[in-house]
Amino acid sequence: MFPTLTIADIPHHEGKSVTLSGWLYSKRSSGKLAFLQLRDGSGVIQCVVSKADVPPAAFETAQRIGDESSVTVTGTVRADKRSALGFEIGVTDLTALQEARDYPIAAKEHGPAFLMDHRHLWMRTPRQRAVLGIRATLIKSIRDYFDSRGFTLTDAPILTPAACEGTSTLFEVPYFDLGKAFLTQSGQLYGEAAAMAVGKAYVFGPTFRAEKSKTRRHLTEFWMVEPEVAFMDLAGDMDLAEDFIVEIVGRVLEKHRKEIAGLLERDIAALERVQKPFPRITYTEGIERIQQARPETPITWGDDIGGDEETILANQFDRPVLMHHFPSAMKAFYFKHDPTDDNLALGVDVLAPEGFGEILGGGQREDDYDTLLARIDAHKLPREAFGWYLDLRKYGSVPHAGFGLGVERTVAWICGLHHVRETIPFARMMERLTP
RNA sequence: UCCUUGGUAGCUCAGUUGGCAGAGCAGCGGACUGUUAAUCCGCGGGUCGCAGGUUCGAGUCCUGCCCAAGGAGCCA
Repeated sequence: MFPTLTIADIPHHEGKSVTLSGWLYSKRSSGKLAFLQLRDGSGVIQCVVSKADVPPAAFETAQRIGDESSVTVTGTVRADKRSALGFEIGVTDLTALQEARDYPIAAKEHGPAFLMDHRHLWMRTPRQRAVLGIRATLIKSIRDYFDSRGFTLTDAPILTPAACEGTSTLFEVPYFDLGKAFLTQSGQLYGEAAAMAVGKAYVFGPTFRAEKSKTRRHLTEFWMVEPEVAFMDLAGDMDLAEDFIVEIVGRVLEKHRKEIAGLLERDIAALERVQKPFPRITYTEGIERIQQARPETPITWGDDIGGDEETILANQFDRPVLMHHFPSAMKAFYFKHDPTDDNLALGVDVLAPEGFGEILGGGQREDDYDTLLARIDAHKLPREAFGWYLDLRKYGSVPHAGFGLGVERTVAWICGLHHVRETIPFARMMERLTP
């Protein structure tokens, strides 16, 4: 029987004798005294082993064991100002479950390649543990947001018959006698079908992109949440995106304020400013703003807004900015075009502040059968693959809209992390399939 | 796929004009009863990414390849 007490609960047990199990995070020792930093996933506490207070074998164990050895410690909880937690354990006994040697990760500087090679161990460090916890809270906040507002979770398949958008490169897998299947790059089209069934739907799952993207904002496998709502236009979609982001950032901040400000040393004020209303600009206004801010490198209407341009725009505001009405040529076939200007698509992107880039993209979908069919032909997509999708426009079509939010980019923004590889337990990237 | 910068001890890096392979940290042994990246003494540790080439001699110069980091394109 192992103790159920965790380090996080220690402040409620002052003066009592407790037993804790965990891992040796670090150790300093002198001749008759050893300071063990014990880690159990809920926190870290200093355990003081005095030679006079423990059996000789326990003291020898304390002197001998290396970092990340698994141990069970018994001792008295006492308040101590010198401890970071405010408490420490005066150890009366200690046993090692397994004695570790030569733990590769030191409390020193390491390069990203080394850390990613040791991701299975790196995730034990307090900083990484905090990021994983924040990711978990963000995902719960996302689910709670939709679950409490009448949305129904409608999981989309991961194995799909064809490209959803026909653009990105897809991962191929053999599929019995049916030939090839592909890993999904978006659940959106299925989300649209679900919205026609349940009204408000959301898809939440992993997504795969086989593009050879090698940047700090890209993973080949990432998680995306994609709400889709029947009877919603672009304006409603933007309101939803704004309300959603305010809510989920607020929830994470509420629970993890100390870790974000302390361990992650992130500017909390920047997150506190994430309040309604967000600035809203059209793509056209965005291009004008970039031209003014950076006259030396011309940009013209119709150009893509790349990473540098996103940062220029984001830096002009103190909170996320909604950019909408993009050139229709830039967007996928399913976007509804502006009824007053066919060159514009009713899409919206959200750029996170401080150069963290695009975290959300969405818009109003084309709901007219003939228009959508013509669009599929114009994009040279196989009609037969979209038969079921076209059906949605044949049987009770309604205006509808939705968006996709990238979980990893959102975590990177909230945590102030430079690279998305730290925001997922085990990152999959172009050059990395292990651990 | 393209561009840039890298690859030297377990880790982070230095290595001059081509002339004996180095430091800090980690590890191991020892000392120390209040340490916070403890301190002090001692010790071990190398396929200089790989394969060729030039040279009396290559970590250093040349060619090819592999790998990594950052960026571009594409995207969330």
